[in-house]
Amino acid sequence: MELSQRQKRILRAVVEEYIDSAEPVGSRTVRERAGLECSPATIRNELAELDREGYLEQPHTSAGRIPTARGYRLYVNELMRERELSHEETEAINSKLQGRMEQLDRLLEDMGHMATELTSYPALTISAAAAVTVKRFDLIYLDQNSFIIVLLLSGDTVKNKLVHLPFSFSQNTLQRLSALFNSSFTGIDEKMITAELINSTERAAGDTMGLTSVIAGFVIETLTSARGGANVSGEANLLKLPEFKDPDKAHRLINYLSDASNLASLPGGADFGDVKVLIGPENAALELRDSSVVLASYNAGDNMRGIIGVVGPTRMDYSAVAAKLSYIAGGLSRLLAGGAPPGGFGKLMIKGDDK
Amino acid sequence: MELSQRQKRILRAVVEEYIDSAEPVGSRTVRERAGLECSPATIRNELAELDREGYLEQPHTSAGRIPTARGYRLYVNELMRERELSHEETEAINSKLQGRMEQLDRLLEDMGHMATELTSYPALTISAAAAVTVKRFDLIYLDQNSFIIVLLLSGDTVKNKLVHLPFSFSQNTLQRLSALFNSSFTGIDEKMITAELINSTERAAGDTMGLTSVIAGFVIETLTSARGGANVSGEANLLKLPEFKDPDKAHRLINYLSDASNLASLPGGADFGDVKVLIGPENAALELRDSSVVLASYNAGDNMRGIIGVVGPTRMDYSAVAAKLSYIAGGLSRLLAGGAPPGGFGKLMIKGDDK
DNA sequence: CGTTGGCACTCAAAAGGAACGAGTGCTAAA
DNA sequence: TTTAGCACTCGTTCCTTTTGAGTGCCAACG
Repeated sequence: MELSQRQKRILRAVVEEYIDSAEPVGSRTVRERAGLECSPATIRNELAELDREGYLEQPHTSAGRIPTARGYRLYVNELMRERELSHEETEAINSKLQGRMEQLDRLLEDMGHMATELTSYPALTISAAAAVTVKRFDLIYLDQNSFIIVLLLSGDTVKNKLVHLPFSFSQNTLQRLSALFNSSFTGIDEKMITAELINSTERAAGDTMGLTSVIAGFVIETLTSARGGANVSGEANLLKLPEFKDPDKAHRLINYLSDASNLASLPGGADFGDVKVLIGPENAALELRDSSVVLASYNAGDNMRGIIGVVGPTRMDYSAVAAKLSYIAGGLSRLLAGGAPPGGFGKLMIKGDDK
Repeated sequence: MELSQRQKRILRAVVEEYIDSAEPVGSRTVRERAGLECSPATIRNELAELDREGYLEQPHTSAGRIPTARGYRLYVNELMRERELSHEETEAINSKLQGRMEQLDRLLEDMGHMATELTSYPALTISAAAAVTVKRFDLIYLDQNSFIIVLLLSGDTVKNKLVHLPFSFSQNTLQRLSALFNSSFTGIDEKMITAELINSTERAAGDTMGLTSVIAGFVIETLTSARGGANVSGEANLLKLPEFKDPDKAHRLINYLSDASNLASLPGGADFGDVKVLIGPENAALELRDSSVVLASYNAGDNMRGIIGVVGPTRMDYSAVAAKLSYIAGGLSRLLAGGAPPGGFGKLMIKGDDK
């Protein structure tokens, strides 16, 4: 059944009032908030109807109404007004993005903090690449027992490792290995590094000391771990919310969030624009069932796709949060896609990374 | 006034009982816990005495006694029994330390988690080097617009950065710069990199494009940021404790901890062995005034010195916590001092780092 | 003199209960 | 369809009472 215009206004009023106050809202309050001319009694009838339809519920008989997940969903899909960011907010975000030349994970951590600060909810960032490959391979000879491995990966991140060995080798050997790796280990993803490939490289290099497998091991480890990472910040903000006045409840959610591996399974896709909203029971994870998650995805170029989002109570100012995340994600996309950030770089264009 | 033997036994009983139960402890309980033969009335007299001397206090008339900071201090200094680690505990720590070839900050993060897991209190790690220098300098030419800077630092960590420039340069220029930096920027600490040094290098390289200052900027940034870092984990564990059932109190402390810069000011030194205990008001920071902090310091070779510690309520099992931290710090020292970890490495001795 | 049993006292926490009031549903009239 | 009126519900607040763990003190005892 389609809701009447008035019912929608009432639903909106209930949701918005509840977002502000965290208290069940009654007929009188709705009347004022929605600016309706009719009497509280009329509103009560409508509220009863919305209750019957599953958009609202009462914590107990004779309390005001609070929105159900279904109510929030309708609100988010149809009733929510687009929230404009204030000048201060866009400025804050821009200035953080400007002149950035940090490595990717630092940048994301910083953006997470930004999101926490703007929304006052815990923020999470996830970055993931479909497949990572090595673009360029170098071995730096230090002395007869040590060398540095330097990998340039697709996505233009650089990884390295210092290796000390208990036996010695010549600079020549290293150069030969470096060339071999450069030709056979570049451009392929980690699944294509097989035992045969390693063996044949070892034979070709005439390596009898196991150098090849040390290096190959690092390459595999790097490709595997470079594929994604999650990061959470601002968990303590939950404690300010009335819905988490029970320390146990807060503890469970914070614990869940602090295990980054949980977050990897957050769904992609988007509800509108590049933002996705998951309301209470719509979440797959039990621990999130009475919280909401708002996610925005950004584009990091070269197969890389990331998510930045916040977690909060179902009573959340969805429009404001969505607008802020969307703006941040947009900024990130522009910055990472290789172009200049909003304000433009100065004379130099540096896209650095030292991980 | 010196306490009698019996008073000490009673004080110990009160402290240990309170550590377990978090409830004020009464005369009857003390009698059992301390295994004393006398009657509760006698104990009450002694308790009153300890109260007068400032070792114990009552939350209100006619409740049991709880230890004051002074009481805990006496306990820690004189009464505490050395706690032996169980086989499982040492095993857990050893296996985490064994075969480690990660970069330093990962290793510390991991040890923080270990400490949290073993003590169930939030853990913090701080690493600091008196001075960091560059040991070796390399530029890897990629194409006419890009190159990678690779720095090997004292302490054997490697840092790198990928640089794209909007103008082109030759492989030759890079080689010349690489040699120049290798001779004039190695072995000096960041304060010695002056504008004159940069200018003279620029002239010597015949660099008119500003390459030198980009590279020098990275060196300075790296040396500055490599000097120290703090890390906190497991904050959520506080929420399980009865003393933090007030979300506000928990929030304040967690917030304090999450700002890493606060931690830098934690005092060094040690009470006994390599462990330092700060009880309640002994802490400088207001936010820590009714919590306790236990710190163990480890040696990371090459001017590097670090701290690993936990934060918890004043009612904390100091002996167990101190033993665990001390063991972890010992393991870290041995691992980082360049030797093999407790279990020994396998065939290879790899001390890696890819930061 | 240190120790002990006894006893009156204290006080936080738990349990009970009355009054309140915000908000409802329902009915009957406009 | 809307509205005023009214009885009813039920969580919240505030007050009182009860309970019980624990104390301090005293008088008696070895």
